[in-house]
Amino acid sequence: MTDEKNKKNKDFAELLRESKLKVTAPRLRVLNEITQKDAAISQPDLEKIIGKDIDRVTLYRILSSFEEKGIVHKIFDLNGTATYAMCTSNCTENHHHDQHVHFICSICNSVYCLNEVSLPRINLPTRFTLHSLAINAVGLCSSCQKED
Amino acid sequence: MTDEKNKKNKDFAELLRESKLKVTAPRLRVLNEITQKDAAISQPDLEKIIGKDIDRVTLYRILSSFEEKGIVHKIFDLNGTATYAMCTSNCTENHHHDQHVHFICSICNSVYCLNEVSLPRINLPTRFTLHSLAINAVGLCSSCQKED
DNA sequence: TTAAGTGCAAAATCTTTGCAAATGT
DNA sequence: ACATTTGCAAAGATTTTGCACTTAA
Repeated sequence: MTDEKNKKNKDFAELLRESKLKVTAPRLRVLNEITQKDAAISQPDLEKIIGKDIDRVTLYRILSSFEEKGIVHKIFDLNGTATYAMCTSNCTENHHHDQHVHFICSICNSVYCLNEVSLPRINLPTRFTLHSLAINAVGLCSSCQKED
Repeated sequence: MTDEKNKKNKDFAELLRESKLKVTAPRLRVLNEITQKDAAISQPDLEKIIGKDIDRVTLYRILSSFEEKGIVHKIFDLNGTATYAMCTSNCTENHHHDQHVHFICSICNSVYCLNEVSLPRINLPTRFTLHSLAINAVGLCSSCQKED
């Protein structure tokens, strides 16, 4: 995977411009926080970290515009809370293409995107037409294994 | 799959007794509604159907006790809304064993449990320990295919 | 009889909407 | 300049909590 392949490594201002979003401080801040950790981050956690630097409503709007533009994708953790992670570069507006397996730790609830794991083939009954697969592997992450 | 294998076909009063829950009218009503349709049903949809026969708070409590006792399991649809479907008989209190593929229609958002589809094998990086897989196949259900 | 379950009111959260002020291009 | 974006206030929706009344066993 080249640097270009993953939006994580792009220049954030450039990324916003490409998505036809204005380059604003709150947006840059959110991009910074999302890429800070290896795991996907939820809106509540972002809110905790960002504190009152950014209004809660603005955060909602930033996240949904990022999702719409294909900058981040949403993964639901085990509690059904949405978490956000950067998309890979083949996502565009309203069209997410970055199918990959997600790992969710059943203890700390962290969500990881596993781009290196290959997607399995699934045979559906003929009454269904398959468009995409959302696969969540649930188990223990490395830090939670140690503490068992 | 025998009739015994699926809680759908059990006597509801018996099912509640086995789970050490009292047999009450609201609980029987909820079980009836959940098994009415082929697809899983959300709390909001249940609420619409049941109307004011059952208090909203009671519905919340019934659903979470059912989930805890392994009577139903929760699947998140594409909007992150929890939907509920009957478990198979190998689920017990606090221990859900009915791993199976779910199908979610991207148009009508219906969630189906596909017990007949076999689970794939996934190879995770060694830093993760796999406990279970949650697989959502997304696409078109038979009714939504026709209308395309 | 009595522990469990229900319904109602109210609190606590979470999410959306409307609009005036601020900001990026 | 002008369309976007932000922040604040307020509305709306969802979920939880507390408690008195009811009901199943």
